[in-house]
Amino acid sequence: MSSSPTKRKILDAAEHLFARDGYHATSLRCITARAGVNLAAVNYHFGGKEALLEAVILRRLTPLNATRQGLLDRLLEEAERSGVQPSCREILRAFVEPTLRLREKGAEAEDFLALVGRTLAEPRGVAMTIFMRHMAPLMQCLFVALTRSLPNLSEQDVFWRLHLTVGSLSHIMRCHERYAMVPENVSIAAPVSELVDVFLDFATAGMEVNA
Amino acid sequence: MSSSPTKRKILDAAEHLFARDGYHATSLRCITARAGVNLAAVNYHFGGKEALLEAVILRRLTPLNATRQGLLDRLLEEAERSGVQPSCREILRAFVEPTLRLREKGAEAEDFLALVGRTLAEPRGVAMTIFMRHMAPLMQCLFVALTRSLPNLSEQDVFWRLHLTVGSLSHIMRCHERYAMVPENVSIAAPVSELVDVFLDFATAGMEVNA
DNA sequence: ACAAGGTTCAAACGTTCGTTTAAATCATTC
DNA sequence: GAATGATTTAAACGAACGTTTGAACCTTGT
Repeated sequence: MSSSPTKRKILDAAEHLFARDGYHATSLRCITARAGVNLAAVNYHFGGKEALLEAVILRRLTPLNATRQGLLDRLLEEAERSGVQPSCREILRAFVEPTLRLREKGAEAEDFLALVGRTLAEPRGVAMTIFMRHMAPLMQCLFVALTRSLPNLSEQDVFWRLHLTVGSLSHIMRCHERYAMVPENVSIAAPVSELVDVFLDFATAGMEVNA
Repeated sequence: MSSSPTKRKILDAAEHLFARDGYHATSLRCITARAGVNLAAVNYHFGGKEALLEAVILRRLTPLNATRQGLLDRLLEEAERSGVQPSCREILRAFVEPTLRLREKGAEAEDFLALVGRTLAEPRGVAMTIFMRHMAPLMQCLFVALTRSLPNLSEQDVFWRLHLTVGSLSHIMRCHERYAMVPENVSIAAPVSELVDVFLDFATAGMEVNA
C-alpha cells in the first residue's frame, strides 16, 4: 500500500520532471502521462501537487540525511575518544560524499540531486519550506563541528564560508549536463570519487584559508 | 519612447516578482497590478512574457558585463605591458566586485542579483538561454585569463574550480535574506566591500590550492 | 479645429491548470 | 459468489493563465 506500483511510478515521473523543468512549470497532467496512470491518481494517493513534491523530496532526503548524520556522529565520537578534532576536510566529506554518491545509483537519483539543487536556488519557493524543515538539524550540527575544527575563525566567517560551500555544492548538484560555456578539451563527466576530491580540495582550501 | 514611464514601471515590477517568485510562478496580471498599468501593456510594449523577461535581464546585464569586461581588459593590458601575469584574485575581483556592488544601488538592483542567481539554477529554463547568450564571451575570456594565471593547473581543474566559484557567487547573489539555518550571533547583512573580501578569500584559496 | 498615430483601456478569447465527482473496476473476506 | 473496501477511470468543475481585440484616450503637427 505504501509502496503501491502506482505511487512509485508517480514519484519517479514527478522527480524527473520537477528536476528538469521546475515545480511550477510541471503539470500534473504531464506527470501522470509520463507515469502512465490516471490524472486523479495524484490527488488520491498524495492529496495534491504540493504534497507530491514533499513526498518526492523526502523519499530520498530522509535516508540521505540519516547517512550523513551517521557519518558525522561517528566522526565526532571518534574525536571525543581520541581527543583529536576531526579535520575540516573529514567533516565536509561526511556531508558531501554521500550526496554525490547518489549519482552512481542511476539516472533517477541524479534527478533528485538536480531537484535539490534547484530547491536551494528558490529561497521563497514551495520546496524550500519543505527542504529546510528536514535540513535544519543536520546543518546546525555541521556548523558546530566546523566552528570547533576552525577555532581561529569567527562564527561570522565560518557561517559565510559554509554558505559559499553550500552554494558550490548545490551548483554541481544541479549542473550535471553539458554547459554552453564548457570549453573544449574539458569533460564535465567525471567519476564520482574524483569529483568528490575536486570539490573537497576547493572547499577545504576556502574554509581553512587564513585560519 | 524607449524609456516610457510605463515600460520602466513594468520592468521594475517584473524584476521584483521574477526574482522573488520565479518566472513561471509570476503572472502578467500580478506584474501589471504592481506596476499600476493595464494588463495589455506588457504585450504592447514588449511583445509577450518571455520578451519581457529578456528585457528585464538585459537592462542590467548589458552595462554590468561592459564594466566587467572593461576591468578584465584593463587587467590584461597591464599584464602585457608589465610582463607580469595578473593574480587569480585580481581576475576574480574584476568579475565579482561589480556584481556585488549592485547591492549598493538600491533594492531594485538587489532584485536583479537574485533573479540572475535563480537563472543560473535552472539549466533548462527559459531565462538560461537568454542569459547564456550574453554571458558566453565574458566567461570564455575569464576562463582563459584564469588558466594563464594558474599555469600549473590542468584546464580540467581550472574549469571545475571556476564552476564551483560561479556556484558560490550565484548562491550569495540570490540569498540576501535571512536564512532559516542562520545561527545566532551571525549577521547576514554585511557591507559590500567586506562581502567581496570574504568571497575572494574563499574563492581564491579554492582556485589556487595545490597549484 | 481637426486629423493622425501612439498609447491605454475594459472585455473577451481559447487554453490549461489543480482539483473534484461519481461511476466503474479490482481485490479481498466471509 | 455476494459483499465490502480500495483503487482506477472518464468527465467535468471553476479559476487563472497569456494573448488578442477594438474602441477610447491622449498627444502632436498643421
